[in-house]
Parts: sequence; C-alpha cells; structure tokens
Amino acid sequence: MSDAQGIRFDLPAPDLARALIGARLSVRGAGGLITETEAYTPDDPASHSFRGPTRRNAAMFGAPGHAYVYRIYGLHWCLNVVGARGHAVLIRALAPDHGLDGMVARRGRGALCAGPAMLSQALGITGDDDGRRFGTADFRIEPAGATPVRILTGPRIGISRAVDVPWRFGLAGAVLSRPFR
DNA sequence: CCAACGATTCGCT
DNA sequence: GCGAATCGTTGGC
Repeated sequence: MSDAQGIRFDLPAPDLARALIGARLSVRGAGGLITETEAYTPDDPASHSFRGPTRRNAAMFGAPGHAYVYRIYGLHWCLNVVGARGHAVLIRALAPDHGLDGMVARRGRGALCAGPAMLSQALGITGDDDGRRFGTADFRIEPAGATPVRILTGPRIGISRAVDVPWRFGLAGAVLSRPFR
C-alpha cells in the first residue's frame, strides 16, 4: 500500500534515538540522513528536563514530534526532537543528501554536519525553530528505510553527569561527530 | 544580586 | 592537545 508510515515520536528518548538513526531530516530544503543521536530523559541528571519545566526547556514538556532548540556556550544552537513528555533526542550528525549549496553557504569551510552545532548552522536552525512541529514540507523527519542498519552505542559526549550511560547512538560507517570505541 | 558554567567549535601550538 | 569565544540559565549567598 502507499501509505507512508510516519515516525512514532511518543517514545522514551533512548527508543526514539535509535529509531531516528537513518531517518531523513529536512529543513527548508536542506537535510540528509540522521547518523548520530543522543537520548535525554526526565530522570537523567544530564538532561535539561531533569529539574522540571523552565522557560528554556518548555518544548521538552510539550507535544511529541516537536523541536527543542537551545543555545549552548552563548553562540551555538543545538537541535533536539521531543519524544514522550520530558524526553528529547539530540541530533548530533547528519549525512547531507539535499540542499548542499545552502549548507555550504551557511557553514563556509569545514565539515557540514559532523556535530550538533555544525548541523544546526548548516540547516539554518536557530531559536526561532524552538517548539516547531516536525511534519510540514519545510520541517520534517521521514522514517528510516527498511534496510537494516548497524547501530553503534556509547556514552554521551560533552556532559559532566551520568557520563557512563550509553545513550549515544551512531550509524556504523557514517559521518559522525566523533568515533565510537 | 552575582558568579560560574555549559548536550560546542575553531584556530593555534 | 589547549584555550578562547560569548551569553542565557542556574545555583548559591
């Protein structure tokens, strides 16, 4: 049949993080296959949602399938996909497959999408996208293909708490922010 | 109120 | 490998 199965967003972050590996993210005409994700849950000390709703993390406590975009180090933006209430998945890397010209224009020299802030810059994602719903032509995530993919796991990057929890996921052999070991 | 610190990246050594 | 950039959020007094 022709009905395209959409992604089920209403999941605990670790499950959604795995499901998003190999899915296609498209933002205003640019995007590609998601190759690296990290999961953050409400009872996770490393998560922005750990201390309950605030102005910044409001989207994490909103409806599933929306974006949570936050500013890091006062200068970069990071994109998350909201799952079940208080759960979110950080998109850390992408294998670009369309809209390359725009990405190059926004990124300049260097890797395009091999890190959460690089990816946001390449796709033109900013705080204006915080709370936006995935599902329109200009802002969407399509499910991974039926082809089985090998998914690597490991500890998350750049956090100072719950450093050993293995909630980082990556597509084997793809562009990543850092290698898995 | 004020000080410290990021779910990072880039450039230089 | 190391440190600067840069500012909103957080946590302590």
